[in-house]
Amino acid sequence: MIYTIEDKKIKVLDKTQFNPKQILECGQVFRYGIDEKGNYYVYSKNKKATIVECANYYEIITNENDIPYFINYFDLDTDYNIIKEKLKRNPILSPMVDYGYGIRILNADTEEIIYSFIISQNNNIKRIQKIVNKICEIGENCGDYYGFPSSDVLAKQPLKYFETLGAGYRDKFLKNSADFLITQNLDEIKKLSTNEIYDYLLKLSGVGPKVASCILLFGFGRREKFPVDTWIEQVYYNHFSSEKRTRPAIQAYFENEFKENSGLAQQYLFYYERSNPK
DNA sequence: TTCCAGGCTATGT
DNA sequence: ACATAGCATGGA
Repeated sequence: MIYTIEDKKIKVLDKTQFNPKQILECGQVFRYGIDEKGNYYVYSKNKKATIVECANYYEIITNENDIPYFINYFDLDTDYNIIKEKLKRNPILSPMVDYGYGIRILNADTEEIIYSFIISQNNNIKRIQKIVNKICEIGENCGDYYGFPSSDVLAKQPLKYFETLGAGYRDKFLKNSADFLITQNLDEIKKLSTNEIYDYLLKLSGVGPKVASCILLFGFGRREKFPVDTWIEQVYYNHFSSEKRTRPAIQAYFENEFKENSGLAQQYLFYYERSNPK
């Protein structure tokens, strides 16, 4: 166990496998920041957590009722040091694991992940964050912040609304996907196999192989997926191989190499390459 | 000005 | 099944 609950707060005891900067800045979620005291905070759906660094541990501060949610959100019942040792058998990945030692895969809200990654295609992270935060203006008022709106709320909006987000041509993808998702029961979809969910997600407007892989990894907890974007393509050619491959072939190459931990491996590569661009 | 960003859709072969 | 032009927006 790497955490305890004391004083109605989660206390993360192992700093070698939990680092808020690395967790939040490796591109798996988009609604986070640093407050006036220098602490990282993150929103998920209608919930908020603030992470305070102490000498030998981190405190996760949230509503008492949301403690179980954030234990699952930060995947605190998984010992990442065991997985890291396994991944470090790959000599190229090994130093990148050391670089992003505190990364964890978050169990984020499925719908929020779907819309966020539809926005992400052919886009940059700064602008994705801006658009995702703007969507929350029609979400639930949670006091000093707003939640991410449900598909029900989004589907009620006309296309005109989506055009005001600054999402460019993706506005229609968001509208079409919202209209589709209100007819669906995602809890049933979550019971399907990874390949079945993959085929299902490809039916969504604006969702292709890369976005579907991100949704599976971050929104459905399918850690065997390895999304390939421009950054991963760069890491592949800069560090792993000069053999020319298509993106689906690069994905297959890495998923075969890292198996059930492909998603975490992908995050180490992504974080490393974005921090050390050529 | 041109290029690029967590790529996908539509339209060819 | 595979290849590629076009795509909204904004920052470098």
